[in-house]
Amino acid sequence: MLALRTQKVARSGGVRRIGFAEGLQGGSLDDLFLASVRRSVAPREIIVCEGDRSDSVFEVVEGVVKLYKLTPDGRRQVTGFVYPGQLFGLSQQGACIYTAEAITPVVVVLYPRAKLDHLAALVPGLAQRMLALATRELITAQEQMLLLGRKTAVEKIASFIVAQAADAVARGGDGSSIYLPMTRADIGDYLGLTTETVSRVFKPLKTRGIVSLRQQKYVVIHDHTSLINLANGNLHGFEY
Amino acid sequence: MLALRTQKVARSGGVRRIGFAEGLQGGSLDDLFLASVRRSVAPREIIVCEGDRSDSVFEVVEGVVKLYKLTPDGRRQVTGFVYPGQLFGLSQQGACIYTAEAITPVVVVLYPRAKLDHLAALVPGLAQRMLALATRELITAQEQMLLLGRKTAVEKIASFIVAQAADAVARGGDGSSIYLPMTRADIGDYLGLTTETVSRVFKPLKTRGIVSLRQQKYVVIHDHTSLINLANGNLHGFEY
DNA sequence: CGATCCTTTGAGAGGTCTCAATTCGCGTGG
DNA sequence: CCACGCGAATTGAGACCTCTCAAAGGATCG
Repeated sequence: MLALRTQKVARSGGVRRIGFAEGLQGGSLDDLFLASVRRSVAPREIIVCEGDRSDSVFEVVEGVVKLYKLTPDGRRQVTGFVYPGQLFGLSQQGACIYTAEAITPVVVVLYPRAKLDHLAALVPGLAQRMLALATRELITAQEQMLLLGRKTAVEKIASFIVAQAADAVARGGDGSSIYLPMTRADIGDYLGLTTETVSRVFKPLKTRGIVSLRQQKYVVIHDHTSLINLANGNLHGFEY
Repeated sequence: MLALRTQKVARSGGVRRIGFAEGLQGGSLDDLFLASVRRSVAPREIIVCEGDRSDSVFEVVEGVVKLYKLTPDGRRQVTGFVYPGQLFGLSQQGACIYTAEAITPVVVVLYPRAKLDHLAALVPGLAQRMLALATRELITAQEQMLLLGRKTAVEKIASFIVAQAADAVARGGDGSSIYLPMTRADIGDYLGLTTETVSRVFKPLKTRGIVSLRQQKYVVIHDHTSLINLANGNLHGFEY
């Protein structure tokens, strides 16, 4: 494993301007930022490993991270992709419950959990903000359970594209195309499919002009309505 | 829908002795308990419906509740079973994201969300407690994603039994048998399987003496080790 | 410009589903 | 107390979707 470049995060006075605690006030928040560590991670590098003891909550500042769990025999389930501004590692109690791996070059900030827990009791709004983040994650997870348990391959892929487009819009994009830095295998492991099935489903989507691919990593969305129909099981004659 | 019996929850002085806020202190908590409503629900009755506007967080006091989501064409994914002492409805923002339905006769307590949010800022530890609950739910959800996306039918059923037994122990049971008030269809919809497959997988488990069924609703566990092996994909020769 | 990894495409196997019928369990009413 | 009726559970046979295994075709990077 590569050596990591780490550095202390610069302290700013008064109202926080960075990170998930942005806008919160409280002198003791300074402690949190003083104790936080910035870390650069190369693609494919593992940030934390399932089962590791970890005393940190991570915030992605740059790049994309994938979270996954493994079965004892190596099957993999990607539980989420994390983009800048989002946290991961909240749902830990002692040991980390998933592996976090950088997909692109990534910058993360580590917040010591003990300090965070301590501050949650002191800083008004901090615990609520963390609760809100956990809640949003929970909603996503429940939607994903429906997808994994009850949707077909086509529905899964269409749902994935629609959701990624919506996320992109939420992050300030225009929703007409999405950037997918992850591999087909990652997408498959996120949707409960194999790499091959992901490819096989993409083909008719391209053939029918619903989407097109650019540079392997960009999906251009031509027919958003059809995607939503497919995502909802309205396949009326769609075959692949 | 049946008329509901509702009643105000009795106020107790000083330290809270009931509910998820047990042990917390704070005069304003009284407001929460004064505003909470106790409600009895018959089996099969729907407590809240996916998409409904709901301004409450629910605590199950008695009985078992199932939470599920539906696809537009009626496929169902059960996202969880809720037992006494657990909350649901935390992950809502405006509209409810799943349907909650009573499996057994159920008693729930409704807490007004607005009041809860307000108190979270005032009562030390309340937001953290809610965060802890959400976090535990999140861990469960991630484990379930691995199950739904990557496990076989046998692994799913074995995992389910093991997890239910562990939950039963956590609630004070002995773990040698579990009570399953839900139907095979509910179990199937929880595991991403059909009713028939659930039955078909149970048979060899009984044949091999790993479990036995009593009164349709109780699973007696004879060989916990084998179940754990099966849950982890160690099927060495297990066929059905 | 070679090497490697990723993606695509193909053919066949297999696990789970669908559809259908039977059996079982339990509450109801005679 | 027993027969009935209805929903749930089980069992069976065949279909289908996705996976597995395999090979060829691209893309990227040194």
